[in-house]
Formats: sequence, structure tokens, C-alpha cells
Amino acid sequence: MKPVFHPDIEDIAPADVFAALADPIRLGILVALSDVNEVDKARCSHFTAFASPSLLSYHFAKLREAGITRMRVEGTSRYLSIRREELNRRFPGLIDSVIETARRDPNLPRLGPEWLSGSVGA
Amino acid sequence: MKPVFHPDIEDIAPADVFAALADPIRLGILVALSDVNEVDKARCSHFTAFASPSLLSYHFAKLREAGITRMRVEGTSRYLSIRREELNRRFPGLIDSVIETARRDPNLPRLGPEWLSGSVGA
DNA sequence: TTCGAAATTCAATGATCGTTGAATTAATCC
DNA sequence: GGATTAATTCAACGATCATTGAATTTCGAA
Repeated sequence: MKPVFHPDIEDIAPADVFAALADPIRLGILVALSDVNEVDKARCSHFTAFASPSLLSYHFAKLREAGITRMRVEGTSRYLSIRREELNRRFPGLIDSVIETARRDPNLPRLGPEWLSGSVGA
Repeated sequence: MKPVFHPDIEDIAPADVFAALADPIRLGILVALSDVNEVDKARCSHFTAFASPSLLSYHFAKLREAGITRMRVEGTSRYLSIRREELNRRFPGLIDSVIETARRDPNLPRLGPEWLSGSVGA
């Protein structure tokens, strides 16, 4: 109901982005989000394997307040996505090399294979 | 005299790198270092405009312990440089887009024009 | 061998961080 | 209406952070 606050991308400094990326759980979320580019496939509760609900809320807020993710409210659910176009306009090329770097880290939390196969919302 | 400790680049996780980048002073140092690729032009004391000596030491250590910079000891001086080759091997493309992103931030501390013109060690 | 410069170390501070668990809000379904 | 589900908020905790200033180490030069 209450629409979530999203900062103007112009108000984000590089150091803010890097601070938001300085956590394995958040990097795991970012990588998982980059795997579902069909918009609005990723609901918050899909990440329960990563951490407790309250801790997930905390990390979601960090990513959102750093301008990295967008959150769309629909009923009791929230759908997450990466703010790709805006990020690429403000920090050209950065988010892609960040994702590529994180994707290669074997120690990040990951979602199961049903995630990549796209059979989540099915 | 005592050679400074540098972590093996393989022991660095992406989140460690991003944590080290999550500070304007350290980003300013990184950008300045990327401007002098003639090796060993950058001495610690060149950055006194950024912060007090003791705070600089703290930030230099953060960058070094995250595998981003190398420190060569010579007499009472220390020379800093970016570990470009190793970083590019471990995180291909990352450091360049980070530097490019930081370089565009008008709010980072900067060195004077004599820095870019290469007339520092002259 | 003393002096001075370069840089680090140490102790202390207030702020923020990641995490926990319990309480709360909000929308849906019977 | 009441129960359920999705997610957030809040208070608390110990850990780490950025910063300060004073003391210390290390080397080169006079």
C-alpha cells in the first residue's frame, strides 16, 4: 500500500554503492536478481534461505537505499529488481562488472536450480 | 625495513574489495594512484591534503589489506601503487570500472594539477 | 651521534554495522 | 469478523568503522 521510498539515482555517490555491496548476503541477492530479468519474478520471500525475514528486510533496505534495487508493492508481496538502466546511466558499466565479479564468488549464498530454470513463478 | 604484509589476491573476496571502496578518502587515493602509472611516483606524504598522517595510515592499510594497493618501503618513505595485473586476473574488468566511476565523482578529494602533469617527483 | 622527517601505532571517542527475536502492520482468504 | 501469510519495525547486542591526538618507530642527514 504505502509506496516504498526510492532515492533519486543522482543523489547516490559511488561510495554509497560500494558500501551496499560490501556484504555477502547482499551480493547473493544481487546475483540472484540478475538471473531473473523477466521483471517481477523475484519476491522477497524467495530469499528465505539466505537469512531470517527480519534480516532480509534489513538487507533489502540497504540495497534499495543505495539506489541499486527497486521494490514494487503488490498486495502483501514485494517484488525486487535491479535498477539497471538508471545505474548504467549514472555509473556506466559498473553494475555489470560488479555482478560478473560477484557471480564468480563461490562463497556467496545462492538460490536453488529451480531459480535459474525459471520455474519459480510457474 | 620490515616488509609490509600483502595478502594473496586469491584470499580476497569481492565483498572485501567493496568494503575497502566504501569511503571517499580511499576512493580519492585510488583515483590519484590511477593517474600515476609510472611506478613508484606516489609517496604516502603526497596525500596529506586528504587527511591527517595517522588517518592516512589507517586508510592506506585498508586498501592494502583488501588487496587493492601495494606498498614498497624505501628508507623512511613508502611508495603506493595499484595491484592492477593481479586484480584484473582475479576480478576481470572490475578495478577499471571502479576507477572510472570514482573519477567522475566531483566530491572526492583530489590532488592538485601538478599531480596530473607529472611534475611531482621532478 | 644527535636531529628531523616519514610514517605507523595506540588508546579513546562516537557512529554505524550485521544479527537476533519479539512485536507490529497490512493484505488476503475462509 | 478471525486466521493466515508477507514483510517490516523495534530494541537490543557486540563488532567494526572513521576520526583524533599523542607517543613511537625508523631511517637519513648534519
